[in-house]
Amino acid sequence: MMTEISSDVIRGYNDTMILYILKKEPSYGYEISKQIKSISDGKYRIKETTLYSAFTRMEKNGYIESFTQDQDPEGSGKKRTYYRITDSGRRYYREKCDEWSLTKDVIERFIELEGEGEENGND
Amino acid sequence: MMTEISSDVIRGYNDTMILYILKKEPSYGYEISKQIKSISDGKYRIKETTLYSAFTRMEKNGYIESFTQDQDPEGSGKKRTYYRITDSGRRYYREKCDEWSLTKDVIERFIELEGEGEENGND
DNA sequence: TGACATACTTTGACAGTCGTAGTATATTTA
DNA sequence: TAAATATACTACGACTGTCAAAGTATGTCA
Repeated sequence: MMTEISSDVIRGYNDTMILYILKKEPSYGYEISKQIKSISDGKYRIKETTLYSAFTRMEKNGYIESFTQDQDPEGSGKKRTYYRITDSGRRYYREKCDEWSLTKDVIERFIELEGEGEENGND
Repeated sequence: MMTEISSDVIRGYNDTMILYILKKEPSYGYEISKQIKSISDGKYRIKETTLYSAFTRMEKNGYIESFTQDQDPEGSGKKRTYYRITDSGRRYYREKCDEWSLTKDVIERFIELEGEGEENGND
């Protein structure tokens, strides 16, 4: 049985991933989902519905702003809705990063990995 | 504004924390909640309802077993329901630890902390 | 007597994820 | 030319774990 990404942990951090990408430049749904896939080496693929509902939520919260733009001359696909990160979104991203450190730190006190300490044959 | 533990990340890992404690010896609700608090240096306090609903869920899933035991001669408090981890629970715990490594690894590709790499002024 | 710690249960709300399905255009393949 | 595939998104509804609020009950301590 393959170990898979925990959607319970990811929950709430999807926003962070999206903001991480938007920090560099404005982008749109399909492109972002491909970037998440490639950055994670295919280990995580955000679901479409999750992605678009994150957009709605984050726009409502003022972390991102949408705008439409004529697509590239190459004109691949339909019209797109682009999103750009706001100052508030950047702040939120930084907070989530801090929160991550803290949370990770706590969770790891309850995690034991093979070949970590515990040298004296337990069990 | 104090950064706090993300209950979105914790979500699902409450079970793992509980199992981590039960791996050592059987225990009961109140005691477990105090241990979680102390192991995390007070940084995380599991909510009562979260704790007891985790018991119900994990017992249903066969990760833990309950039993009642006469309390210590000191007899502090009411009757208690003790829980012990099962083999299946130990396996589940190990899987969650593996899952954690993987998930952490992926999330951290989207996290930037102050004073981490990024020496060549990007942006 | 009253506060506080211990020990747990019930109920119901909430938020983020996700399966399913549908719409629509453009490009590639048979 | 038809079908498959990639692009780009929306709508709906179910599910799950968390958690606030409130209640029950016992023991300890001032």
